[in-house]
Amino acid sequence: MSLGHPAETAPPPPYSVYSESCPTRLVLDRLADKWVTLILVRLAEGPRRFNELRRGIEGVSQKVLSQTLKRLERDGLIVRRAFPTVPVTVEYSITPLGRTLAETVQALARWAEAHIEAVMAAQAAYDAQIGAQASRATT
Amino acid sequence: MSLGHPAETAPPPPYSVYSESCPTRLVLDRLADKWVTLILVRLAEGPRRFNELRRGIEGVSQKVLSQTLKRLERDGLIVRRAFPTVPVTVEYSITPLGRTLAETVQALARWAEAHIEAVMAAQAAYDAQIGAQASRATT
DNA sequence: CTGAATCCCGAACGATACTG
DNA sequence: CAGTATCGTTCGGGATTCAG
Repeated sequence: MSLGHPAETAPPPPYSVYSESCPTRLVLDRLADKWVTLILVRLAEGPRRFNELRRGIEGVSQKVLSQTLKRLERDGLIVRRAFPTVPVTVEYSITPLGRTLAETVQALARWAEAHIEAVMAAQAAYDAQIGAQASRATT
Repeated sequence: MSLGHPAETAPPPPYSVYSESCPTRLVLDRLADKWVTLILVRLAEGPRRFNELRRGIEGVSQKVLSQTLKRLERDGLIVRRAFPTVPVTVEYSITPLGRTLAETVQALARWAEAHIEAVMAAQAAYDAQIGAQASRATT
């Protein structure tokens, strides 16, 4: 029992997002993308076609949407299915893994919508304070 | 009753992260930052000094950390306190508002640490598939 | 319709040096 | 210790064009 087959119950790897070399950093960096959150939440609602997504997410360019979808597919978070119609039809849908993440990022979007006013108020107060300091400095 | 004072019970503003012009986009964009998540979670653990944060978050440069902290302070998510010691001591701490967000982003970090292996497996499978397609194309 | 490829610019970042 | 300032560089991302 002391040596040999080390697989089975390997010690839980000490993944930490605070280690620069930790692969979890890659995941966080992936999520640190303007569009990933929006795409995941959209696809969590149901399958979408390319231009359907594009229209539903204002401001995203075709290039960036394409790139982002490809990365998400590579990460196993979404699935791409092409139908040999004319013209070709492509449908994106979320995977079970992606769905678990979508629920988390959805909370982020909800937080943003819920606390936006508090944030904007804080910004206004901060800017006013800075403005006061600036004029005091020039006086 | 038909016209006049429209204030009181204004219709709930239809904030949506999917509208390009919606201010919630700004918040999402702010969160879409490699370091914001890490900083917020760190400060949720307790107050930290500047270089303490810097050391605790591998890979962040002093410049970027400074910028990010300033933005977070402006958003009302963290508070900066300077003590007139020699040399000067600065302490950053999280606000109640920031704490509500920290709990959400903490879920993200936990997701990353929990599902990193599934993601890496998906990436490997995807890359193998692409490699197969590539060699098939050249054949 | 769904992308891939190209060009191009501004924002962001790292490194360094300097200040209080 | 806790930043700010400047510089040089990289890189993401928008607009456009081409292809299956």
